[in-house]
Amino acid sequence: MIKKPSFHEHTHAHTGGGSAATVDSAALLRSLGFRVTPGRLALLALLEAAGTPLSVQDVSKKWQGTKSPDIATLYRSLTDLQVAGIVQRIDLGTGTAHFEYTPTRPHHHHIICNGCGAVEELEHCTLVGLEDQLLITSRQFKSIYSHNLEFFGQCTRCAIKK
Amino acid sequence: MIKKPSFHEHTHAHTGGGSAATVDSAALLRSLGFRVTPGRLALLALLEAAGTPLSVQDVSKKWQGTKSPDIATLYRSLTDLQVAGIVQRIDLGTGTAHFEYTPTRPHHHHIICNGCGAVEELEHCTLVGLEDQLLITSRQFKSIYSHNLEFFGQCTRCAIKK
DNA sequence: ACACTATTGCAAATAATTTGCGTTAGTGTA
DNA sequence: TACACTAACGCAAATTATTTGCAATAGTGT
Repeated sequence: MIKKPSFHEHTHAHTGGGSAATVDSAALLRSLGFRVTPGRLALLALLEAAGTPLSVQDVSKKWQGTKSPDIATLYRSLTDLQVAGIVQRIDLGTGTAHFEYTPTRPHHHHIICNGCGAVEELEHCTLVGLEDQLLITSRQFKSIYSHNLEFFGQCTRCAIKK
Repeated sequence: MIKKPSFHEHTHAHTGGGSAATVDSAALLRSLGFRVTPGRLALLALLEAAGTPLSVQDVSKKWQGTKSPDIATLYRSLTDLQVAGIVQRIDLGTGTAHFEYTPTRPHHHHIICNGCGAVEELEHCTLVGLEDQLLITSRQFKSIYSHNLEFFGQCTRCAIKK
């Protein structure tokens, strides 16, 4: 069960438009009703800097400066942030959840290497139109909120090795 | 680590073409180098009859007639069958692996209801062209083997409840 | 400075998945 | 059909991922 913060203001702090360079994490957290803690700030900074989806383990290992927050805290934070919409949960086929920071990057997908697990980020997603189309055909569904799409293949490096 | 069977013949027993109505599971297993056991046959039959992706738990519960195989056996079988290509592993966003029988159905995707978890199967996938396109742009990848695509939304029933 | 409660750490509980190992049972061959 | 070989299975135990309870700590608004 996820404890919901009281939403004072529910306005995302997105810079709007395509030039979302940097985001004031403190303001972002506040605008979502979260308290601004060192842990949350560092978590967002780490996720943003990583640029690639991270598992809880990854986050804990990459944590710098201070001691990493407890794993339970990381799970709680990431889940809350995901519900709030500034972090996306992604399945890379590894069986463990990975999280990606979304405010500064447009919606996109990935290719994962079956050999070494390398992840490459793909350009803009072109599935929005498809969603509308699907809803016309669907018997049971009247709305689509999101989708997950990941490709699996072999990266150049692994292709050479084999 | 997955124990690989010795592949006597590595020819899939697919009926070829689009009219893959029923498949002789025994022959299919044999052609993939697996032994034909009652457990495997029942597993394939169950998966095919279900028509929807099942978790290991689901399989165990739906098992009929004889006592369900041990969970460890189910995991081993499903993983082997997945590697062999006649079962696909799917992520429905639940955090647990689901498996779907593929020989008799064309490649497709699903919509999952965020409310009740209902799964609807979508018509034919239209992403094949996109894969080729992606490979042109990709820096690190030269081949794509597969992809996962699932949509999440709200089904009519849940839309009414709320 | 103070009260209120979200957030965190720590330990313990669940759940999912994997692994080791001895036994059982398909398969090919004599 | 009997026999040897080894995949497949059951069972118990080990891992790994994720969640939950609870008391202590620390942001926030007043």
